[in-house]
Amino acid sequence: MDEVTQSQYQARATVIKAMGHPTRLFIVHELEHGEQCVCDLQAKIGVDLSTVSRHLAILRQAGIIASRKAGNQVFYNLQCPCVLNFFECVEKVLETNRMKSLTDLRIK
Amino acid sequence: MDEVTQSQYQARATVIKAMGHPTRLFIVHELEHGEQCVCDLQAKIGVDLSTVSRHLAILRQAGIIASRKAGNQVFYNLQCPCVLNFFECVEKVLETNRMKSLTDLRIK
DNA sequence: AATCTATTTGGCTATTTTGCCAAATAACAA
DNA sequence: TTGTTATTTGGCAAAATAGCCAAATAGATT
Repeated sequence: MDEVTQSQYQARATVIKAMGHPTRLFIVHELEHGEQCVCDLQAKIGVDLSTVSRHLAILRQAGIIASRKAGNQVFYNLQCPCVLNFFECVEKVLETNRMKSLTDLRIK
Repeated sequence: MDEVTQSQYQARATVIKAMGHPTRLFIVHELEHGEQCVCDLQAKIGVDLSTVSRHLAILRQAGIIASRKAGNQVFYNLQCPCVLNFFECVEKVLETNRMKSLTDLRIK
């Protein structure tokens, strides 16, 4: 893989990797219907507030979400809603996995 | 986040995380037009063969690719081609990032 | 100014991931 | 059987990630 291709795939992987964590994926899903502040997200997720803030920073740096300051709180929203399309395919993969483990049992 | 939701997002994240690595993303893209054996992929990627094998195992365990043995070689192909749809959105995110860094410069 | 709330950042530890080498395994060929 | 090719696995060290607490910052309120 030449250097250009490598850095191209590195950039692409950074975007995908940002979504490759349960909490961050949950956040993306939560933002489907509009912006939410950090404290609301924290209440729904249930980990330390600083941890939520770090996850949000990763998503923001990847370009998946954007932030807006309002008073002393910060609201996050989806920068590119197309990432919601990932869910459909992921469910398809998981469904295929379930089917396969069933038939694999039958074969044995 | 309750236990059920947690494990649901854990499963989804595993699928996405499998694609969140430059080499593995490259592999997925390579398989767009049909199956390839490990040695061919290794030649294109240029890292150790054992490393390629490990990446393939991660993609297979996630249900993204499937393997077929033919003689002494193993061919891999996309189990769920819908994962190719990710690329379009990822490019959109990267393009938005490029636009944003330009306008951010202008503002400063 | 002093205080309170919301969020981010520094610093630390535990865990996971990555990639290499060497060894094991599997299938084919001599 | 012996050797050769293709692939996987064990084991290790370096690097990256995740999550917590405490401290810092920013904006509102008293």
